[in-house]
Amino acid sequence: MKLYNTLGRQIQQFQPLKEGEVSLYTCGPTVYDYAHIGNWRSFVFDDTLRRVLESEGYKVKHVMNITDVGHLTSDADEGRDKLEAGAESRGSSVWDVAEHFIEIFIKDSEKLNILPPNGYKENRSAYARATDFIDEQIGIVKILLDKGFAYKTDEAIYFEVSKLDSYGKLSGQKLEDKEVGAREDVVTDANKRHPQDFALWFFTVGRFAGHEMKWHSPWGTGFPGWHLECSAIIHATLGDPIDIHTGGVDHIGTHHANEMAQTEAAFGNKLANFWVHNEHMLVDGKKMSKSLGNYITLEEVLKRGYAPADLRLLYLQAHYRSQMNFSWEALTAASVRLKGYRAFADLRFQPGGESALKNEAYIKIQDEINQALADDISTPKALSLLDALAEQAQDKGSEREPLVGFLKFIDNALGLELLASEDINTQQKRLIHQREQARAIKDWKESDALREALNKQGLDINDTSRGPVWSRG
RNA sequence: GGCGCGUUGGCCGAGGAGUUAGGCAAAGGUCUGCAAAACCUUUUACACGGGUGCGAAUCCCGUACGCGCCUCCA
Repeated sequence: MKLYNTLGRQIQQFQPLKEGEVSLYTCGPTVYDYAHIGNWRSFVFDDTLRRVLESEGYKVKHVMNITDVGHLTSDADEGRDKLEAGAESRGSSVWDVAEHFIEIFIKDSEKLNILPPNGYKENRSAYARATDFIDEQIGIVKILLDKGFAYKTDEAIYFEVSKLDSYGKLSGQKLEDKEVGAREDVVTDANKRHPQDFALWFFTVGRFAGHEMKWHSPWGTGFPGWHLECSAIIHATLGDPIDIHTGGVDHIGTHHANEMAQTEAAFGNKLANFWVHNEHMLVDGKKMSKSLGNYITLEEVLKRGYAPADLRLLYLQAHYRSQMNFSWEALTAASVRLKGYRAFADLRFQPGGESALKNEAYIKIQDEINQALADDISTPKALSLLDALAEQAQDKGSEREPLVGFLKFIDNALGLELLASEDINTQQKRLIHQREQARAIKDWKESDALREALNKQGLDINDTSRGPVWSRG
């Protein structure tokens, strides 16, 4: 299997640290608001990566965090904790806000058929919350202070980036260059030794005096900085180094750079061997983001009558490393395409013709799809292979068992849930049978009436040389 | 200013030196008793200017435009 590694900027042969096992970590959501479909593109990609790894035979241990504290709205002095800001605007406590949006996030994940993480806990609360790892985070701060990588001011404890030679290796950008280009309107803490130094721990003083979420630490009451949770959770759950760390491209320069720095400085370990980043979803050529207000939520997609799987297919049509432009037209196209796949899947309930597709055809395509997916998760290629096969099957019919096996493979790898549909009921089967009898005696009036009745139940009938084939309208 | 990515037919999008992506939409057609279904066909698209090749959408250089990161962000 080959994957593009941001660390090194090239496609590399994937080799896990432990034979047959993969540790995978994903930066999860900050639960202060609804996730938008750009966020979901990223999480669906993580899920697809995991599914492909599993289909390659690896046992995958997947951990995803949930940021429920410490994520500031900016690094500027007026930056506030997102959770705190969200709670204030909703008039409820931060804990309630977090709980509320965690619940929504999990529900939406289920709708999109995203497998829950399995590397921390094996249940619905399998997501690793930052607030459940406060001690671990404090532990890292302690090590970093002891080793001289961190320093304390009145407001916070900072990581001193200039103490770590490898800082910034992920983005390939030199520290000096960043400094020169720093924007003027970003106010930095006067006590920081370097503008790029980032907070490990904030004290509940000054602008954070009223912070609701706070914990005791050896240095004073406060709360952790955002980047720290990932290092702590990985260390506590999967153990560093891990095989693969994923996230959006926007994290390359700061969040991931800081995670790496913390782990390397504290534990002397690499954080991850592979860094896999997905590109953004755009709207009218611009990045979908909350600050621009051009974002679309899953809720809106569903409200407009699309299924979660339509969205999932839309994501899979583009390669994860290319920006993708969202439009309702494109989503409709995906929806129609998926309908074609469903019709293909429904062939398993129907008799195949004499030239019905046999096992060999499926084995061959399955092999090719596996190759496409193993080649840096080329889902678009995999889908076009699926199209070709579906068309053949539509034309010739299919033997049942090989089709079911193939659909199971597709569902496992792509999460499209093609096996979720059920057979039509006996009454509907009877209507189809009656229509055939009417057609045999050329009673077109009766046969058209029966077809009409079936249409009303959402079934299309296609009269083929091998008999009537139904599909869902 | 620095770092990185991109520009493909009406739309979405693969591919990436010689041969076809695919999906959606539109038009025509085939099958059919009919058909909304299915299937087939549809003027061969790769920003622009150079360069290197027998040959470039594909490699190199430049230009234009767009996007992302360097501030929170999937």
